[in-house]
Amino acid sequence: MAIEGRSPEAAEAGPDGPRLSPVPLRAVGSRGGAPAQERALRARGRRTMRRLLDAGMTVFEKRGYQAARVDDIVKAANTSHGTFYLYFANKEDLFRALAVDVADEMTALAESLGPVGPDQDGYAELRAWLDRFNHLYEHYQAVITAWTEAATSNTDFGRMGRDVMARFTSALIARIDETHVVGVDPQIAAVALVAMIERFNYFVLSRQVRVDRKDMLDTLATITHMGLFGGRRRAGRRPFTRRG
Amino acid sequence: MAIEGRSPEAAEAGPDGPRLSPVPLRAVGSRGGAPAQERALRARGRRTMRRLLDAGMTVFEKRGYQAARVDDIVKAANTSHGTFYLYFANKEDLFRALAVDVADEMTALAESLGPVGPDQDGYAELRAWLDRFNHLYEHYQAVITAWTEAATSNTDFGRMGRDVMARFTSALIARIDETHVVGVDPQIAAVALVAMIERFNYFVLSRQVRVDRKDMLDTLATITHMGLFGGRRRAGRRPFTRRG
Amino acid sequence: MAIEGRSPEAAEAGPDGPRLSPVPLRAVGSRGGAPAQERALRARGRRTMRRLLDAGMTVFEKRGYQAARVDDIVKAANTSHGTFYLYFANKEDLFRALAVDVADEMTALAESLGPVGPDQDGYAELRAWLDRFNHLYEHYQAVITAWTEAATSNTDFGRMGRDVMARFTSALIARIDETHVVGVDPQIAAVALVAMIERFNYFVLSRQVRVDRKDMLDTLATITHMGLFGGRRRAGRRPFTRRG
Amino acid sequence: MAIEGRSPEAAEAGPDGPRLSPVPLRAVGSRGGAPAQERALRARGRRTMRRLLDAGMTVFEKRGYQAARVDDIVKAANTSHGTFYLYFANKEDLFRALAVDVADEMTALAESLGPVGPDQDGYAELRAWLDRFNHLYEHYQAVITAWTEAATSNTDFGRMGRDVMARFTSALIARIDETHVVGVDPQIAAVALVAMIERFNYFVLSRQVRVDRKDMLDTLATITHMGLFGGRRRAGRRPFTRRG
DNA sequence: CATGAATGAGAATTCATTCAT
DNA sequence: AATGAATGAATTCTCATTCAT
Repeated sequence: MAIEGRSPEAAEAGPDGPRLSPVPLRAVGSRGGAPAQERALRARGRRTMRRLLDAGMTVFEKRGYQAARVDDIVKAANTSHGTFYLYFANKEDLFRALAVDVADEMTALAESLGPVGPDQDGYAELRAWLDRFNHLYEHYQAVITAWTEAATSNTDFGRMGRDVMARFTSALIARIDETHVVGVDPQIAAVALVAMIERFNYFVLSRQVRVDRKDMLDTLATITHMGLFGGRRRAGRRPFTRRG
Repeated sequence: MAIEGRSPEAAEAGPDGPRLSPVPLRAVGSRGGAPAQERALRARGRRTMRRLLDAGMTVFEKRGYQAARVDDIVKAANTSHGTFYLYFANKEDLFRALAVDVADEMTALAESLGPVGPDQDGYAELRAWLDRFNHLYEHYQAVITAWTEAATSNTDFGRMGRDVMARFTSALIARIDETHVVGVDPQIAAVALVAMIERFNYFVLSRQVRVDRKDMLDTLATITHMGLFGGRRRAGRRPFTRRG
Repeated sequence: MAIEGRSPEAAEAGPDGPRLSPVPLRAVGSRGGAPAQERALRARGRRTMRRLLDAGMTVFEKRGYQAARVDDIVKAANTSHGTFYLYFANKEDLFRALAVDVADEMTALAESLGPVGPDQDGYAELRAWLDRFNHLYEHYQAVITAWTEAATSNTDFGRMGRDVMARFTSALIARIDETHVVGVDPQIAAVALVAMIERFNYFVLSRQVRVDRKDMLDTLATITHMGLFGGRRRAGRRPFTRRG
Repeated sequence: MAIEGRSPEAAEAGPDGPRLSPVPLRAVGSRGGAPAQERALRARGRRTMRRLLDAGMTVFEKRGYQAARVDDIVKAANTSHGTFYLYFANKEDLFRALAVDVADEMTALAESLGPVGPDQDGYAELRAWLDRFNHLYEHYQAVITAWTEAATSNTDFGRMGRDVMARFTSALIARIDETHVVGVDPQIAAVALVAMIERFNYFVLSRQVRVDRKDMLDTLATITHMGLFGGRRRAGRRPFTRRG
């Protein structure tokens, strides 16, 4: 029976409903870029910087990192070129300011995964964690995508992205009860499942695949639960919306 | 026990060894770009085009699609700008020439997955298929990565990448014995597992994660086998090389 | 013998010792820039203006006039852009404020050359004058160098620099006892020697050439004395420190 | 009498007349800038590069190094921005290309000074040398001035300028007959006289001072001859044009 | 076929100067 | 009187694409 008892609605009440541990969105960019850190910003300055950061997020999302023009960002932020360079050394600097904070939030999220047993409670914990991940991913998709774009390069970005990935893997591994292992090295399996989680979210959020959010989360939770935590398969359950 | 009986060495004999269904590498770019198709190419012309295509692959791999410059390609091909435009309308055109053929090969590969039962033979089939996929991915990484880069956009590329992905999913679904389902919608699970496969290969090939190729393939095969094809977990098996 | 009798120490007592006619350093900038002259400055205002002038001198010295940025000056003065334009119309205006006073001091110095006879007293007079010049040059090097930079242009600066130069030449000419002439037009020779004096000081102070200050002054005094004032060569004298 | 016997006209026959050792003007820029050196230039390319170098010389002369815009150079060379960067990495690179060759020519000139005795032949040698120097200076004034502008900085330019200066000094020193010394260290005196020669030429060529070319050369030659080579003063000679 | 050369639109960046508080 | 913030014109540099030989 297991899963029937869980109440997904308790963990989430729709895209914007209450969450188990609410993610403090848009706390991002608090530190600002290089030039901004040499000056003491007043209220107005901080507001402008915020506008630029938000604009950056928007533009990166729409155009991708590479294609984004400083001009686009400046226009979206309703300010001038000169002003941009008052706060950031260049596009990369703005991106870094965003990325650093996204990395922090992601790390915090990664470490928020509690103990996961093979039972229904374990499933619920995992499911809620994935739900929070999905929300974060949705908000910071632009940054995360750009990470991937840049991950190959040996710049900071690459490292940053890799670090976050590693932390997710570690979080899962730390929670594994080794007795439940499936016949695969749990460390490697954890990498596989993080890959799965990341990419599925990407596919769905970038509209490359049309799957219902809930269905995605259920599927990811089930596979991960079974794959790493000894979760049992629950035959006969077919409550899913079929995709068109 | 099951797996012990299989002979991975039969399915692969090292990076360059014989394969079950040899991938016709470098048949790629056979059609060429727009300008080239309006002319009848002689031997020398075809050789030049090939140099440009190869150079493109190299440069895209090193720099990524967006960052690649026509100049880089031209230099790598040991030819001139003028010549480039004799064969391709622009960078995108060259990329398309590469991508079309990669897509064909990928599709062929996707459809080469035979019946997969819950037994050891099914596992072997899956494992061999993943092995072939890994080889292809390795060769065409540049193109595949660029697909991802562009997948969001509504250009041809995006569509192409999405199509290939869809075919992989379909291939898996077509082989599922629906009775063995895990408590998740197999269609959605298939998407999840394709996501896992793609991204794990990406992580490994782009050196973001250090996992042995064999270990990766075993893990992917096991998880997929269990997740979609009723494969049984084989307790106690721990034959894996731990990563450093 | 002549020179042996002179007492260079009487004319100077080391880099910071007493001088025959002490140079009123830092009386410079007394008039201020255009905007400052339209207002009555209180003590605080005058202090700020001074900080800006000093900063200007420093920055011009380090960077040169052209390369100096208002931002550099403002930072060096520990004040803001807004404040800068409260006192000066622009960089040129600040420079002019400095230059006018430097020109005055230079002119005063030029005219302070007393009668120069062919004897040892004449030599001493010349030597002391050159010593004073060197001190002034050291202090106002930035301005003088910038004059040179700008001398070609037909701006005020150019004129100012040329005027100062002309005054030096006149001062020498006025002191020449025409009977002692060397076979060259004393007016032209005077130009040559002013050129020599200026450039040698420049070379030494800008570290382009490593010559001891005293040696430089002795040499310049001797050559000028001989060249224009009938000074006799004094054989056998080799009291100089050889440069490394 | 001495000098009367000399024939300045033998050494020069007006600004463009025959010279003792003709200076190969405009052999400059032969090596080109960084980007040009990576490519094999054809005739057309070399012509364009030459146009750019000549334009650079012109513009630097008119505006000075700092104030010169790449745009000015491009316009003067009748070509495009893009083309400029095909041959030079930037303004500095073009300048360096000019400067390197000017330095070479200057060095060659410096070393072309033959033995200088205290007699009239020695004077003639010196006079001819100064004449050649003046011609070179006239042609390359822009570069030389910019050297001075940049000499303070620790860039290549500075070093280059200093080197050339040092070579001139060495050339003079090498020719000094030490017995004829004037009571000053000949090494230091040589520096003084090089300073004089350089700056006088500068004053005259930049029109800061109106002195006839011939008069300048006679004066410089006389002072140098006397100062370093035991040349005798020749009383009563007053053949000079007075300046207005 | 091949290629070196040329082009110019577009993107990034700097910096003097003005503005609002 | 002081200052942080904003501005935008001017400048440098890049790079896809076309041209002439």
